[in-house]
Amino acid sequence: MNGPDNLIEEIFEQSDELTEKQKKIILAAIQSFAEKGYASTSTSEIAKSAGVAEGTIFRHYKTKKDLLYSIIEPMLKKFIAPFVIKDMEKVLNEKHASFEDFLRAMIENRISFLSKNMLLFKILIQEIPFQPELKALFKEHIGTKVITRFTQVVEHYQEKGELIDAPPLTIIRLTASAIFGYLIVRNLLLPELDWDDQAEIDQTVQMIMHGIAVPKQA
Amino acid sequence: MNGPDNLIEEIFEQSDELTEKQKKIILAAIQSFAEKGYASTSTSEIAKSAGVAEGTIFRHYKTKKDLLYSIIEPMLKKFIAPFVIKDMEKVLNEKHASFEDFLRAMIENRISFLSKNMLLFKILIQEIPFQPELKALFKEHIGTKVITRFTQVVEHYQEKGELIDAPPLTIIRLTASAIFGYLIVRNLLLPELDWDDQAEIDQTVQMIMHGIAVPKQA
Amino acid sequence: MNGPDNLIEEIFEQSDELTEKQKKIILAAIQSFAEKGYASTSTSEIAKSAGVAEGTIFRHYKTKKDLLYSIIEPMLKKFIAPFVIKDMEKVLNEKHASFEDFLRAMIENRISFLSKNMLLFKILIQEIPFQPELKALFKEHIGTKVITRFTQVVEHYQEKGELIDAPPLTIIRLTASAIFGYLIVRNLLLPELDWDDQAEIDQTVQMIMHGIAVPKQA
Amino acid sequence: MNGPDNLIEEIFEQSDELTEKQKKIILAAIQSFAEKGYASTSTSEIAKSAGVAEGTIFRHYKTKKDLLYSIIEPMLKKFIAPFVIKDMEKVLNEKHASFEDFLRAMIENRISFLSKNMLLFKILIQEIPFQPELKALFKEHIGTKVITRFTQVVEHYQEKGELIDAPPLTIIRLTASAIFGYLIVRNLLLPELDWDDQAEIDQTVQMIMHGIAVPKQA
DNA sequence: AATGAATGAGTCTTCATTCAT
DNA sequence: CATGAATGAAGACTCATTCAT
Repeated sequence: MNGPDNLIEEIFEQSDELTEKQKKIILAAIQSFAEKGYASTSTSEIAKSAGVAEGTIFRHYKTKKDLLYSIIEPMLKKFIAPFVIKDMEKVLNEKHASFEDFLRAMIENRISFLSKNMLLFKILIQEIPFQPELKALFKEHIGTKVITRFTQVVEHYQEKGELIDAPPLTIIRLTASAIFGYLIVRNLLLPELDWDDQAEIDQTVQMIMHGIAVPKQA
Repeated sequence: MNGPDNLIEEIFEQSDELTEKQKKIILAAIQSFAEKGYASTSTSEIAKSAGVAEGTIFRHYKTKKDLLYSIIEPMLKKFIAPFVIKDMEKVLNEKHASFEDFLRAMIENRISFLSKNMLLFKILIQEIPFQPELKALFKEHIGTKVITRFTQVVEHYQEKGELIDAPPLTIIRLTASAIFGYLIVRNLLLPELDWDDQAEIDQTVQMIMHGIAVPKQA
Repeated sequence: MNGPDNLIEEIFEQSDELTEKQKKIILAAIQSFAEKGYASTSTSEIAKSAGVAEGTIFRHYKTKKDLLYSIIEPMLKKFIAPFVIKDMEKVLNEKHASFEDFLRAMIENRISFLSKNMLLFKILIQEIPFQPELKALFKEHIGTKVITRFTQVVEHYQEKGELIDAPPLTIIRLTASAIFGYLIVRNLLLPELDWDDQAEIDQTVQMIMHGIAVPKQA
Repeated sequence: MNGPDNLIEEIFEQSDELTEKQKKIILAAIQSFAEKGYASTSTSEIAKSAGVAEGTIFRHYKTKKDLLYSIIEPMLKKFIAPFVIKDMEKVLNEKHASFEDFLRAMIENRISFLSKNMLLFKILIQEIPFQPELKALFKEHIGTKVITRFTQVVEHYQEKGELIDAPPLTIIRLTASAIFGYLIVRNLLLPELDWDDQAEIDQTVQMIMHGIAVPKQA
C-alpha cells in the first residue's frame, strides 16, 4: 500500500521501451477518452493533440480498442492489487485493532489512489458497461478475488463481535457505495466545491460505522 | 408519488400525437442506447430494429441528439418530481413520524421507479458526463432544487434530534450513495443474482440509520 | 445459344430494380477493374468516374468485393450455360453431323459471346487466381459440369470413329487452348492488328482437326 | 538451351553482390506476389516473411515496383533467350531434321524451364496486363524478336513442304496456345491431378502436328 | 407521414516510403 | 548494411442528415 501512486507515471517508468511519442499518445488518449468518451474520440483527434501522425498510433496499438485496453488494464489491476495480498487476514490482525481502523486505512489508501488517477477511473467506469472484455475482466477480478477476500475480513470482524450480523455482501456494498459515492461526488459531480477531504473521510467512516441516526440513550 | 410508474408508457400516453412508428423508434433507441451507448448506436441501426425507414427518424427528431434528449429529459424530470413538491415539508410532518419512515418511503418509491425504468436510468447516468446540456440540466435540477429541499428535510429532523449533527450535504451524500449503490449493483453489476429486494432495502435503511457497527452496550 | 449476348445490358434488363446510379457504378467498376485490376482500383475512383458519391457504392454493395462478385458471377454462369443444357447429347446427334460442325458452332458461339464481353472476361481470368471463392465457383462449374459434359461429347465422336483415341481431357485441353489462345491474342495481346475473324476461326478449326503438318501422301 | 534452369538460383549466383537478406527478400516477394498478386502484397508483409526490417527492402529497391521488376525482367529475358540466338536458322538445319523434332525439343526445353519457374511465370502473366512498362518490354521482345524468328522457322519448314500453307502467325499462335495451355492447366488450374508429363507432351506434339481428327483413309 | 436513395465528411486502418540511429 | 519508428496520403467503409417521391 505504497509506492508511486500515480499510475500514468508508473506505466511510463515500468515500460522503459515506451517512445516519447508513445507517451504523448497515451496522455492524449487518456485526456480525450475521459473528456468525451471512447466512442466519441477519433484517432485523428488523439494524434493531433499528441502531436504525432495518425499512423504512429497504429504502429504501437493495432487497433483503437487496443489503445483503450492498454490504458485501462493496468488501472484495473493496480486498483485491486492491495485486496489480493495473500495474507491480508494476518495483516489485519496485526495492524488493525478494529474494523474501523482497517476501514479508515483502506479508504484513505484507495481514495488517494483514485484521486490521483481520476481520469483513468472515469474512463474505467464509463467504458466497463460497453466493453464486454473489460466487463469480464472486472467481474473476474472484483467479483471473485476482491469480494471473496473482503468477505473474509467482514466475517472476521463479525466473529469478533464488532460488526452487525448482516450478510457480508450487503455490508460490503454499503461500504463500497459510500466510498465510491464520495469519490464521484467529490471529483466528478461537484469538483468545483471546496472540499475538506480529511473531514469528509472522517464523517464518512463515522457514518458507515454508526449511521446517521442519533444513538438512543441507554 | 403515484401514477403509472413506467415512464415509457407514460410518455406514450401523455403525448397522444405520437405515431405508432414514433413509439417504435423510441423503444428501439432506448434499447440500443442502453446496450451500446449513445455514440456507438447508429441511426440506421435504430431504424432497422424499429422497422422504419431511416428518414422517418429525422422526420420526428431533427438530430440524433434530439432523439436522445427526448428520451432523457422526461426521465430526469420525472425522477426529481417528488422532491419538488412545494409543501414537502408539511407532507413530512403529517405523514412521517420519523426520518426513518421518510427514508423508507422515499427509497421504496424511488427504487421502484428506477427499477421500472432501468434502461432509461442507465442511459441517463452514462450520458450525463458527456452531454454538456444534460449536465447543466442535471445540475440545475438536482443541485438546486432537490438538494435544497433535501437539506431542509435533514435540518428538520436534526432539529427534532433524530439525526446527527453532520453537514446535511454529507448526510445526503451517504444516503444517496447507499440508494444508488444498491440500484447499480442490483440491476447493472450483478443482475443475475437472486435478490430479496425487500430484505435488502430493510438492511440498507437499517445501515444508513445505524451503521454497520455493533452498538456499544450501555 | 442465342439471346442478347451482351451481358452487361442483360444484367441491366434482368434486374429492373437497378437504379440509374447503380448502373453507372457497375459500368465504371467494370472499366476500372479491367484496366487496372481489382486490387489497384479504389472505390473513390469508381465513384468519381461513375459520377456518384462514394457512399452510394456501399449503399448497394456491402463491400468492394461484393461489387466484384456481382459483376463476375453472372459472367461465369452465363458463359457456361450452353454447356449445361441437359440434352446436349441429343442436340448433337440431330444438329451436328460431325465433330467439326459441332466444334465450329461451339467456337463461333462462345467467341462471339466473349468478344462482346471482353472486359468481363478479362476481369474474370485476372481475378480467379486471387479470389478463393471465385476459384471454387469456377472449379465447380467448369471442372465438374462443363468437362463432364464435354467428355461425353468427345467419347461420342470417338465411338463414331471421327476422333483419335487420345484421352478426352487432353483433347478438350487442346481444343480449349486453341480457342482461348485465339481470344487472348486477338483481344488482349494484339488487338491493334487487323483481324479477319472468320478466316482465323476457319484456320483454327482446321488446325484443331488436322494439325499443322502437311498430310502424308497416300 | 542449357545451364541451370532454375532462374532464382541463377539470379542469386549471377549477382554475387546479393546480400543474404536481399536473397530472402526476393524469395519472400516471389512467394507473396504469386500467391496474392503484386497489388495485394504489402511490403511490410514481405519484410516480415523475409525476416528483415521494412527499411531493408527499400535500401535495395527504391520502390516496391523496382522489386517487382527486378524479379520479372530476368524471367522475361531468360525465357526468350533461346529464340534470339542469332543463327537459329542454321542451328535448325543441322540439328532438327523435321519441324516435329524442332517442336518437341522446343516444347520440352521451355516447359522444363517454365515448370521450374512456375511462380515467376505466374507473376509474369498476372502482372503484364497491368504494368505498362512490362507490357512494352514484352511486346518488344516477344512481338518483334521472337515472332520474327519463329516466323522464319515456320516459313523454312513450309518451304520444305512439311507445314501447311497457313499464315505463319496463325501457326505460331496455335502452337503457343497448345504449349501455354498445357502449362496453365497442368500447373495452375489442375495441379492436384496426377500428370504423366512425357505422355502429355507426346500427345500435345502429336495433336499440334496432326490434329485430333482420325485421318481419312487413302 | 413515410420512404429510402443519395450524400460527403469523417472513421479506423494500411501502406509505401523516409531517415536518424 | 540494417533497423524500425515515424509519416501522411490514401484506402475501404460508416454515418447523420437531406430530399424527391
